[in-house]
Amino acid sequence: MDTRERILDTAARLFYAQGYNSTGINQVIKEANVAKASLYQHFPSKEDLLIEYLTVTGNETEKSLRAHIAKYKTPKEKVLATFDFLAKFIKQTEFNGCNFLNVAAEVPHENEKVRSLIRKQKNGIRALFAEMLKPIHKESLSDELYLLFDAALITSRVHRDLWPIRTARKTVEKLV
Amino acid sequence: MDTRERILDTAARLFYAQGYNSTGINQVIKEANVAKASLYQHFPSKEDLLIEYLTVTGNETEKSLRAHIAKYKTPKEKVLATFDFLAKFIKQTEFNGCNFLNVAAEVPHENEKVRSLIRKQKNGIRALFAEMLKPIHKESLSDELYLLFDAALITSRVHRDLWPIRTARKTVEKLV
Amino acid sequence: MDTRERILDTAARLFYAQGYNSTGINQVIKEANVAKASLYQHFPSKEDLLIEYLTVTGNETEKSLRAHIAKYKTPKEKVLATFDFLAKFIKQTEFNGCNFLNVAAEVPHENEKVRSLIRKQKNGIRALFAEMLKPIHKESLSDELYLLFDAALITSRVHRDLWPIRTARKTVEKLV
Amino acid sequence: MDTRERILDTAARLFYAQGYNSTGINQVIKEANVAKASLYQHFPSKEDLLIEYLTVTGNETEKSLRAHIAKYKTPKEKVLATFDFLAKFIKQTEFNGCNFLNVAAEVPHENEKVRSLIRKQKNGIRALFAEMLKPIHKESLSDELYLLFDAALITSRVHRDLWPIRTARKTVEKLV
DNA sequence: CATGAATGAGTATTCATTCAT
DNA sequence: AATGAATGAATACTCATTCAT
Repeated sequence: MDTRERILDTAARLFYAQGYNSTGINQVIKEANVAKASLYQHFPSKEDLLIEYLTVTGNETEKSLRAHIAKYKTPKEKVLATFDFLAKFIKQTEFNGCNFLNVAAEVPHENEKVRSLIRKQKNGIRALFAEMLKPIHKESLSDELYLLFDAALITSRVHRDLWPIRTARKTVEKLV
Repeated sequence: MDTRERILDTAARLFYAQGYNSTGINQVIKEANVAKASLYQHFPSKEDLLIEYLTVTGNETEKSLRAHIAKYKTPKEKVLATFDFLAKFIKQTEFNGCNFLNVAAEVPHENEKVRSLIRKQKNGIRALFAEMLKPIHKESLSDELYLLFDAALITSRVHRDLWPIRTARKTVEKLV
Repeated sequence: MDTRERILDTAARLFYAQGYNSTGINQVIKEANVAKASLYQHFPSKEDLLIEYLTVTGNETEKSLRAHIAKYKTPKEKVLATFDFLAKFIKQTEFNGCNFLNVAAEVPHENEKVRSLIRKQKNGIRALFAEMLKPIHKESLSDELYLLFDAALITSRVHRDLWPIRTARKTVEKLV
Repeated sequence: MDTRERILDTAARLFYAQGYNSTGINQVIKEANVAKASLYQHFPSKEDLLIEYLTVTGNETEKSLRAHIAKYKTPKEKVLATFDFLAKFIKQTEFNGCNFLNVAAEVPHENEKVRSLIRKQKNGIRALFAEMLKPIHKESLSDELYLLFDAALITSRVHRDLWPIRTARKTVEKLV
């Protein structure tokens, strides 16, 4: 694995596990086994590293979510599969909530660069729901599902339990 | 206003506006106009200040929410009033999401003291919904409403807009 | 026990156990169960408390040492009894070296007030040895014994063992 | 002189002159003319700086002591030369006792890392005496001489005078 | 392209002491 | 005589970033 990739992977892991502010540059370079100046060569600032982390994981998440729902046929099945995808994600022992929402709580709200990136990713989820619901002409439900999606993510972290995902799924079944 | 109150008010304002980690003790004492050692006389550590902030604002929020819904009669009206309360809260120019969920994203997951406080507050909301729904024997809906409640809070912050609260309200109307 | 005495006893215990610099005024007042201003009423500064501690324990030590050697008749017996007294003192589980020599290592050498107090106490020991040796006209040995006395104290602390006191006693037997 | 050396030299000088606890990191960096973070790059904590100081000065002291006694032939001459070495050391205007014994009085007794380092250095002196005395089969005297060695160091500091070293030397002459 | 020593501004916390009540 | 809140200066330590090699 090359230097840049090693830095990014390490940063991604640590940012998610410990939070962005709590992860120091020194820990990243130590665990990635690179020199300090190498990191700054590839990422001019810690924020650039954050932005790249958000972009990459955002794309990866959407990609695997799309791959997962592709296995299902009807819109309702696809929608429910989205929440099963979530359940699988939450069951990981290293589950620590949504990387985007976590970062949102850590960066100052003046930071439009990062905040718009977060919005962009969330809008992708909204669009994905709309896409799924289009065949049955229920696009108007997409934002309601998106709310339940984020709710499931955030509250399962707070309560350290799976019940919120089951609750969200129950509501979804009623709605669609 | 006495010293302790001035410290707590200032800390509450800054923790909410900038986040807990991004707010230094130095800024708190400067804006509260107290000496550093005075702060530590009242709050042995920054974490104690955080805990007091969460406890106080949690109690205040629940109190004013209860006062707000008391004006309504039927369970459905009460439930919808909860989301109107939220809308009013979100409309503040200084709105910055839910203080509890923000802190949850900032403190390490080892910090059981703080995390249990957050869970406790959220369980208060769940219990409040159950209480409202009891007369019409729909307590089973309480967690679904709670999810929409937190969803409205978190996503309206991310998108810096009121639409999530309207969306959540729409779902609630369907459910109850 | 009255306030002043309670303060002094607590300070004495803590200064000896933890060192002078490592013992804060706050710990003293807390463990002595007195108000901060009460301490400053009785002892205008921490240094005054130190001086009183040294004076009192110095007097007490000399008194009990004199009481111990009074039981013995011949000069040689008395001298050896001095080292047995030391052994008993060192055997205490709370043994932490010589309170005077410990303080000597902690206060800056500009502090003549404290340093002269330490010298004064040590000169008392030298004089006591001379007194013991006078009947057999061996006063000239007094400083040699005093050196072995302090050596036994300091090295038994460093090595956390009793062998230095036995070694010192062996030398003393040869000398007298 | 490079940074690390400048830090260590300054710390050594200040630790010896003022004591370990009374010397702040800020004073060290100011007098060494380095940035705070530079110090922490080289020495992860103040205690690491202390340990390095003790190790280096311990080695240097033993080396120059060995060099000094190498000039003498008979065991008795060598032993007496040890105390002359001490006299030379004590005559320095900046004499402030034994750096090891000073530190021993300052660090809490839980600090085994530092305390074992001190014991190790002192055991080196004991071994050196045994080594000198071996040719005349008087190794059994080594601990007695070691006690007088430490006694000379400590009491000459307390009394700010050379007489203790002469007294110790006198006893040594009788013993060997 | 990679290195790691150096930096200045920051962090939370503790100190002995004072002062109004 | 006793109280305890308030203080300013100090403590050890960490941060993201720069720069000469």
